[in-house]
Parts: sequence; C-alpha cells; structure tokens
Amino acid sequence: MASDVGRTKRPTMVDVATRAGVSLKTVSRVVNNVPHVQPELVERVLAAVAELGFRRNPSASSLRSGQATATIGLLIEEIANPFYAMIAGAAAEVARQHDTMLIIASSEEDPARERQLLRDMCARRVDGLLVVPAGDDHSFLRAEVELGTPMVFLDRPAGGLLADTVLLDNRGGARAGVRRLVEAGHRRIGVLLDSLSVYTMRERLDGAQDALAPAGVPYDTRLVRDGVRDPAEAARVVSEMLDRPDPPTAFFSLNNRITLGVIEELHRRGSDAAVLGFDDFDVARLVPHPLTVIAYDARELARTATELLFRRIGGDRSWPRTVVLPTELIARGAAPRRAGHAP
Amino acid sequence: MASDVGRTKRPTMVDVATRAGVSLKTVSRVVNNVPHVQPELVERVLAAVAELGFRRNPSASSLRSGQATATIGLLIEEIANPFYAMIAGAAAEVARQHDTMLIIASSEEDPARERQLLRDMCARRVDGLLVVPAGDDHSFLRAEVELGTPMVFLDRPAGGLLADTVLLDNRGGARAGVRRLVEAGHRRIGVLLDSLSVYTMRERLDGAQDALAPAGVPYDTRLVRDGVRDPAEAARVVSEMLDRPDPPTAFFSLNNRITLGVIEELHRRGSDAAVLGFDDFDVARLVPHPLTVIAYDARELARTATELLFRRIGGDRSWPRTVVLPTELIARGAAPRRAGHAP
DNA sequence: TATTGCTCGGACAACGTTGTCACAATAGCG
DNA sequence: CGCTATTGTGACAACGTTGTCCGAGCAATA
Repeated sequence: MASDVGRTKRPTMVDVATRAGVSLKTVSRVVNNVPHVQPELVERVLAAVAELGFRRNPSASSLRSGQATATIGLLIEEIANPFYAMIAGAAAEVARQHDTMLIIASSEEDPARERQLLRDMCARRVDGLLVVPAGDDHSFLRAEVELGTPMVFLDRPAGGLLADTVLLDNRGGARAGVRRLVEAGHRRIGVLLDSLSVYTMRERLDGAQDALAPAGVPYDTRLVRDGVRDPAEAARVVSEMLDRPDPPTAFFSLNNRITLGVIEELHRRGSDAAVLGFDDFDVARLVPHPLTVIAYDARELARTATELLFRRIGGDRSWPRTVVLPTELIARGAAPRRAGHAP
Repeated sequence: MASDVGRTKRPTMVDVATRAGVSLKTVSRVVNNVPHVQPELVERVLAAVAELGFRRNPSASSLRSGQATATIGLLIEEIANPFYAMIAGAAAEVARQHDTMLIIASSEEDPARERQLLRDMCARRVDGLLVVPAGDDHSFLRAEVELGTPMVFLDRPAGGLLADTVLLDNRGGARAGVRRLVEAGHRRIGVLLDSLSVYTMRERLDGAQDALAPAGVPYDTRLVRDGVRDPAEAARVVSEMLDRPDPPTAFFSLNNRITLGVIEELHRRGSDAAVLGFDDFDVARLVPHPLTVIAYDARELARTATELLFRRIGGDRSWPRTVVLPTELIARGAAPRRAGHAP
C-alpha cells in the first residue's frame, strides 16, 4: 500500500531487496558481483534494480568500505589553455580505461589556490592526484602522501616533496634548437619569455645558454626579455629589438603564444629573421614565416603520468621515479625565402 | 596511551572532540559554522583541527545530510578540443565562484557512453549537470530531473526532455554570412561540413539555404559535401571542386578544422576564392588568405549555462527556458588581393 | 541414515557525519 | 527569590552501504 508513496526519494538497496524478495545483503552481493549467489536470485535482483532504477550511493559505499571513490584529481593551471586541454584529454582517456572519473581543477597559477584545491581533492578521497605544480612548496602534501593518496607531478617538479614526476626535456630541447640557430650563423638572438618564476621557462633559458657558451656567442641580457605575457606584448618587444642599432637576426620564443606575436610582427615588417619557438601548435605550418619549433608530445606526457599514477593506485610501492620525455626539432611555416642574415 | 597508536588513519571529528575536550556535536557545529558556540570552544576546536590536520569526510557528510556534494558535472564531447576546453574553462570559473568542483567527462560522441557517464555522475549526487548532448534521446534523464538534479544543456538541445538550454544562433549566423557572400556576387558556393548527424551542422546548413533562396541562387547539392572530417580531407574536396568545369567562387566551411584545410588548399593553388568559416580561431588573423568568420563567444555560452544551472541549484523552479546567443561576422586573414571572381 | 563439508542467505554492527531533541546553565522578569 | 526564556551543549539515532559471522540448506560419503 504505502510502498509506492513518496516517489521523491532514490531507491536504496533495501527497496531493491524488498522488491526482489531477498535480503539486503544478497542485493549487496549481486551489486558487487560477489560470486556464489544463486543465478535465479541474481536475476531477480537485477530485475528489481532495473525496475526501480536503483544506483548505488557512492557516498555510503566509500564511507563504509573506506576505499576507492573511482575518481582521480587533476590540477592544472588553466583548462582553457590548449596545452592543458591536451593534458586533460589524455589523462581522461587513461582514466576511462580504468573506469575512473576525472576531476579537473585550475589553480590559475596561484599557490594558495593550488593548496586549497589539492587539500579539497584529498578530502574528497580521490584515489590519486595528478598535479602540474603552480607553487614551489608542496611539503604540505606529505601527510596526504603518507595517508596513502598517490600523486604524480607532471611538467614541473614538486617542491619539497619526494614524488613521482614526469617532465619534458625543456633544457635539452632549447639547447638543440639554439644550437641549430648558432650553427646557421646567428650571433644575436632575441629571447622572449613569459616569466622566469616558472620552472619550465628557467630550464629553457638555461638550455639556450648551454648552446651559446660553447659556440663563443656572448649572452647579451639586453636581448633577453622577461614578462612577455601575450602576443601583442611579444610583437612590441620584437619591434623594439629590431629598431636597435644591431638588431637580432633570430628570435627564440619560449612559448607558443609569444611565437605568434613574434611572427606577426616579423611578417608585418617583412623581416626575414629566423624564428625558433618552444611548443608546436596546430596551425604552425600555415603561418606566413619560416619557423622551427621545439615540439613535444603533451599527450604522451599526460599518458605517462596517468599510467604511473594508476600503477601506484594499483599498489606499486617502489621508489618514486622521475621520467623525462624527449623533445623534437621541427621546421614549420612558409618555406624560407632565402636565408640571408644581416652582416 | 593507545591514543597515538596507528597514525595511519585520518583523524575524525571524534578525534578532534577528544583533543579539544568537547563533544562530537560541538566539533560538528564549529566545522559547519553554526552560530551560538562559545568563542572559547570554537578556538579550542579550531586549534585541534589544525593540529590533527582534520578534514571533514564529504562521503559521510553528504550521506548523512543527503544534500550537496559541492560538485557539478560537465559532459562534453572531447576535452582536448579547444572549443570544449574553452567551455570547460568558463564553466570551471563560474563553478569556482560558487565554491564548487567541476567533474568533466567526455562522451567521445558516443550516445551509449554519454548515457553511462550521465548516470554515473547522477549516482555521485552531483548538484547539477551541464550537458553538451551527443545522443538525441535524453528521456532517460527524466527520472533524475524529477529526483531533483538540475540540468542545463548547451550548444545543442536535449532530445525528448524539457530542460534549460543555451544555444548559439547557428542558423542566423550562417544566414548572415552566406547572405554577405551572395551580396558580393557569389553564385556558386562550395559548402563543406563534418556531419549532418550533428545538430549544429544541420542548423548551419539550413541557415545557408535560408540565404540562398531569396537571392535566387540555386541550391546545388554537388557543391555540398558532407563527411569532411579533417583539414586534409577538406583540402582534397576543395581541390576537387575547383577542378570542376564551373568551380565555386566561394567556400563556406562549417567548422574551423575544415576552414584550415580549405585555406591551405586555396593558398597552395594561389586561388582567390572567398572563404566564409563558422568558428573563429586564435590564429585566424595570421592565415595567408582573406577570410570571413562567423564568430561567437564560447565562454559566454558556458558562462550563461553555468549561471543558469546555479540558479536552479539555488532553488529557481521556474519554467525551463531556452537562451540563444548571437553570432558575429568578422573579416580576418590577409587583406584581399582584389576581389575578382570568375565570370 | 548419520555425519561431514560446503554453499549461500541473513542479522548485525560499523563507517563519519549531522539532525533531533532534551537538558544544563545563564539571564530576565515579576 | 523563584519562575520562565534563552542560549549553549551533548546523547542518540540515522543516512546507505559493506564486512563479519553464524547458521540453514544441501550434497557427498561412510
């Protein structure tokens, strides 16, 4: 009589049990695929589950069992950035293969926010955490790690915490790219970068210096410009450098947003300065200027990190490891008009 | 004595209560900011919380209170796609303003997977759901909606379900763009699109037809090509159309991936056919060919939808509404060389 | 047929939190 | 000074699920 009153609440296992005429525990067993339940009962339970539209309450489940929420967290800087979008896509794909949901949170480069978000995700009992660090102190996570939440850092190393890390060979890539510029005869190379406070930028700049020194090319700080936030700013800086008495014959841009601005300005002026850019981008081959990019596989970066994370979740207790993925030099853009450099 | 044994478990409110010398309930009150607790006790509890590193277990919390997990779900097609990345970014931003986490799941255009993911997110008791539909039947969500999970659909309408929806004016945008082509004298316009099974593509094609008919331009099905999946395929189709006896003098590309291929091929051939593309993209102004794009604000789309969702979560029970956001025509790319069309 | 061994169902408690209710302590009033 | 309001605190149960344990049922064997 009263059984169908109050259609407002979600069905529970008790409802299913009543409907199927079995005990609560039997429903639990069926739902959790525990073997040795009579096939006939299994069928009755499944029928009841379907009829009532029952779905297990994961809060109750993970509260009782104390384990697994089938969720991993990904902390990045900004999801709208294509680089992180690719990271997220690859991580989601691997997560899916493990029947796991992915929670994505953006730190917006703010260490305080990063801290809060990471704590929040831990409080949600995620099974594991993928982190592109924003701050440089992650010792506050040590307690969580000891409590058993596996973590893998990617793209940048963690600060003050021994943990699995997957990085790109920023330094080696920059070194190889700049070496090629130097070998092509360039001796004045303008370098534009976003912010030296970011690990990857420092590595890339170090790589550039690595390549300059052995070739006897002086490191001219007037040709290195920090704080270039967007394409417009990059264009301005390029313009300014080209107006100097001895303008650069080549530019090294440390990320792809900057590369766009550099190319735009060079194209506008009809300059034939060489451009080397860190980060490939999908329309690179369409740009109206010859361009060499230091490319890497962001998806592979995320895939490697996520697989490592799942190994940890699966119980791998070996010593934390650091993986460094290679970069690759690729020539892109319009064919060079003819590489003639200023004297 | 035994109180500090087993440092392996997370501290609970009971631990905090013991430490602070108050009752469990008082801890709960402090943690939940319930007023009328003696300031001194609040302080003691907070101190204990800090010392033990306590964080509330959200599983237990939401199990008991039956409400709010401070999480919303976003279902999209593929997170690595820049369009969806922007959607996700804007949604995450609004979610953050509401102290809410965002779970992102990708349907990969698979209705079965969409269904499973949506159910899964509902089972997780998300506070609300943002959905870019992949399938065309969402009646299976009716039960969830009635159970009180608010949902907002965006970019495409839901099938078989009355729900809040935020769309772009695909049809109007396409109409305006094609009208401009027609007014410029084009009478043979090649149309390239991804798949007619997608709502937005159908709308855009309809919009194109809307513009052709009143101008007396015949709708030539030989100039409409479905199933153009990637830039390479688009380039092939363009090449083929240009080799016809009466080649198109303009192309309308229904998404930006196609636009890239179209432009690449036109540029390669040195053709000056006009290009109209749906979707703006960040390097559009760099492309070596004049180009008009039908642009829209994807972030605004997501923002509107997410804000609507939070209004629902906040208790707005008004009749479901549909919002249509405008598009805009923008001229991009290299300046036209001189618009001379074939006779 | 009695005994053993094995399978499988069900009663019960527990996970960590919060809502309900009742009680203690204090203040306000006649 | 005793009575009621008001405020602050705690005992208890409950959320929905799962682990433990016991015992009923049944087949195989002596």
